[in-house]
Amino acid sequence: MSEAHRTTYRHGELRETLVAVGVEMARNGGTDAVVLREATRRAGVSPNAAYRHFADRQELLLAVSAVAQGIAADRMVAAIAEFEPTGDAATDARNSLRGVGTGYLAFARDEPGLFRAAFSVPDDLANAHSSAKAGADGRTPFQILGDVLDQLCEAGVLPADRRVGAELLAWSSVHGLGMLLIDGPLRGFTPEMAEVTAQRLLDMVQRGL
Amino acid sequence: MSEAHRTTYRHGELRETLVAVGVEMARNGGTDAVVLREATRRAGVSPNAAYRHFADRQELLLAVSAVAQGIAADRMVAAIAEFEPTGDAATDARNSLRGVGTGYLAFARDEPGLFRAAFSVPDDLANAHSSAKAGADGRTPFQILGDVLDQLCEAGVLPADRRVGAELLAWSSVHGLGMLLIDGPLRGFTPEMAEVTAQRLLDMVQRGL
DNA sequence: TGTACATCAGTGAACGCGCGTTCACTGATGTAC
DNA sequence: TGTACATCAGTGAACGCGCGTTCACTGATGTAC
Repeated sequence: MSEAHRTTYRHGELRETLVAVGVEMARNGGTDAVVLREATRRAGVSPNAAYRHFADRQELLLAVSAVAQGIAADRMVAAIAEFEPTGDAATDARNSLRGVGTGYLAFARDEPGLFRAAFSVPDDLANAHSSAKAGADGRTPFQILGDVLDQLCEAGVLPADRRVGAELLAWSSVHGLGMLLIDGPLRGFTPEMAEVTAQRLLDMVQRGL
Repeated sequence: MSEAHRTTYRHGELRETLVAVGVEMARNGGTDAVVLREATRRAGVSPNAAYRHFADRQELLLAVSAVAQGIAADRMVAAIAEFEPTGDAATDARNSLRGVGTGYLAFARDEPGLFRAAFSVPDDLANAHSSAKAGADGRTPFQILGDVLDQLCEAGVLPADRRVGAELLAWSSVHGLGMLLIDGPLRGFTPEMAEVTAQRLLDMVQRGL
């Protein structure tokens, strides 16, 4: 990853290295901690070399954000997978929705820096579908949530007329709790308090959707 | 507010001026835009004069955040007041809850910088009750929400066993939408889309609480 | 197969910038006698 | 009432810092003939 001693003139994977190093910087401190010069330093390259691969710092930031979103997606998929299939479509769909929320909040708790880099960067919804932001299975966090909501519809748990835009409602709720816990007034919450609140929030979302 | 030409040696209201000027800076750009040196410049004072009133930049930031929270509180109270009393306690309570959410989101939309300064600053729940963060009627945003939830309880709309911690659930939802709209992937939303989403979100919260 | 050459990923040095904070100080104010 | 004096809100100059970005360049690579 960091490659301070290089023997070849060409680096070979500078772009990938800068992004990887940027992700590590985002891990502690979020977007603000992604410093172009520091990234090139860690990559063992002169500061301006970065400009062969990114127009400016913002472009590096977007790449880092995309990776962070992919990690979030993986976390959500893993949380969904923790529920054993019950055979009942309605229960399974509800469990999956809970998994989505739990995974998202676990990501916020365990990787606050990456969480901020992933979801607090200027970027519009259209781009949220770009494959660059997907996890290992090729889906973005937004798509994972959408698939689960479809599942809820098919199982008859979510009325079809409430399906459209439901992503935004569920997303807002968990995103808000995540932000309040890592950057906001709920900073001082213990993990236990945070977990209780998270589960109650997911109850509310399930009832309210 | 900004007082570039002073005749007296003593400023007299430097602390107040620095906070006011800090609020203006936060208005465009949030916390990051609150720059100590720039604040003293606008106050017509040397850079180090600020250290007579604040231990460091962080302390100025907290004061600015408190003011921003007060403004948010006023906005929420105003939104509640827009509903005519119906005479039915349950309806009135529900309307008030809607007012709280609408006011909070209106504040996020109209004053994104202050919104971030108010609610994205390191600060714990205990301090959230301090009077410094209250609006004109002396209540903090958190207290206003709490009062409305009490009202819902008394009107029999909200079961008592769901009352505890309900603030956090409602708050998370609207806070999340606010953040997604101003700093996140929903940045590109038109005011109309944002408004529709906000009202649907508030429907969800009301059902789900 | 050998060679000339275009390409373009890197270098090295410098730019302008403004920040937060500390130091030793000055001079207006209000109070005690 | 007048004066000496303590207080402390300001000043002026400097500190170390590191950033993003641009300039003119060098030299390894891969390809066309």
